[in-house]
Amino acid sequence: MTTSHYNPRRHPPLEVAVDLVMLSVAQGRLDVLLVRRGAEPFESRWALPGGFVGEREGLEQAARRRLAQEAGVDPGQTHMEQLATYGAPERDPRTRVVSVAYLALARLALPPQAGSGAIDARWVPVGDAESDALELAFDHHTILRDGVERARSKFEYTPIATVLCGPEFTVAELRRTYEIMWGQELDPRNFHRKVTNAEDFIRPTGGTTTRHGGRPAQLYRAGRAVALYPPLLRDAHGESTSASQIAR
Amino acid sequence: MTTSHYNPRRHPPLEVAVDLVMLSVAQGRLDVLLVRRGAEPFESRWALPGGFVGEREGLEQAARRRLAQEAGVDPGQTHMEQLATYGAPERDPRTRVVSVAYLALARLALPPQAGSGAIDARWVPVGDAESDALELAFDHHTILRDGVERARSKFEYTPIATVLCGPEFTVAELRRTYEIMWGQELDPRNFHRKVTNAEDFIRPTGGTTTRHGGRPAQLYRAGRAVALYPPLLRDAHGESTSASQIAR
DNA sequence: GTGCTTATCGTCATAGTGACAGTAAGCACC
DNA sequence: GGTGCTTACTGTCACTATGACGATAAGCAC
Repeated sequence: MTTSHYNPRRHPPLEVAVDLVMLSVAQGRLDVLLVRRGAEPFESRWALPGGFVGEREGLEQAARRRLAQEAGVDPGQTHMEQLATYGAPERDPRTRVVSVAYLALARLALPPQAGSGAIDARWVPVGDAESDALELAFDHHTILRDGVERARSKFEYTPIATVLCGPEFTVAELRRTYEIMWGQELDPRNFHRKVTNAEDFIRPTGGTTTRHGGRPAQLYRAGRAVALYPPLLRDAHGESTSASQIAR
Repeated sequence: MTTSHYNPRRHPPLEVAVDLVMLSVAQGRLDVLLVRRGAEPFESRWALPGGFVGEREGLEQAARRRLAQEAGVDPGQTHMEQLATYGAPERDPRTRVVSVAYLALARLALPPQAGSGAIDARWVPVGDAESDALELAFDHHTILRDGVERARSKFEYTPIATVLCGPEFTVAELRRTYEIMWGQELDPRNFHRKVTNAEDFIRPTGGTTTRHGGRPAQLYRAGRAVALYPPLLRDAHGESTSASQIAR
């Protein structure tokens, strides 16, 4: 931050955009919202929803605007956090674009709207989106991977999984959310114990439901904890965690 | 990412800068590198080192350039990672500046260089820098707080603490690094056990040293682990961890 | 009621932790 | 060369958390 550097006119314009890794669990799948581009570059390729930041617009505000535009989700029931910023000089073939990526988690996957300029918008299983077959535009493959890893990781240490459940949910529903996010089965009995023991993770409402058959299940609401103690850990640790992904 | 939005000329120029939260432990203190501004805005106020991103320059590259300019540290022995991006519309009084903050950890705190436009550069104890007395420029107070919290947190789950030690170090030296970073005393015996049990955190070199008096201590080198298992946890969890800070 | 489902509680061996006792091995000083 | 100082390291113990899995509870269909 030097005198010369702070003279704005001396700098070439860089564009600042936001991109959204919007995740949802539905029908037993982890889905990400993708849009199909209607123009060059990467015309007709699938991409993360995103767009440029307005002049007087905060970054998160820009991301939320996109969220409202493309995803049929309730912004009130949506968790959103900044993921990372991607600014390789050549990531956009036309001009320099620095993109601030946001991770969003929401419950309802209503049919999405193809926003302006997009010719399609769909919830796509993360497995498909991450496969090489799809070849997302720009560096969106990397952004998506980082976003998914961040979400998986946050499931361990925070109670965000509850935003992917309804306002009232059973332990089994919460467990299935974890199973879908982590792509691994969890022991129902141990999960039940950990989730009910973790400090103020979930609170019983008093009600019960039989919507999955079998013995009636207690209904719970999200508690007030912002961090899980003790945390719920994945098997993992021997796995794909690369150094750069460990951002806490 | 729509047609209209991807036409660069239709957008007002936003400036993109990088800011550096450069931390170091020296003389038993956790220090952050600050520069004193030589020009408006915030003239003569202390700020994090930073600067605008060059047209063909990657974000991390820009941050590393600043690191080399202002801090007398060996880039090879420096850990650097992206922290977060700050883009509130009014964070710079003159024009819109979106700043990508980087966290850097380095071992040697040589006397820093006041870069171009800065009239001074100093290693300042983090406690002083975080106190309201100093009133850092822009939103640098927030960035600093986020950076310090990230560093403290990464000490729990990754072996980065070793970059703040020499190439060979004793368990006690590593422990003091943790104590300084976390601002809390750790039981030497338990710390020793945990650190030597954690998978490939540190490896004995075979040598010993008596540089701190007493019984000769084993010397260690950093192992190859990228994540600590099991992790070293702070007391914390009941503490200042706000929801937004829990980014893993 | 029988048999199906799912929910929930209990048990047990094992791993990790904080607190802290005890031992090892240098050095300074006499 | 021993005494006492320092710091390094090993060990113990009670407690908590965990994975694996057995057992029981409580609905529904027939």
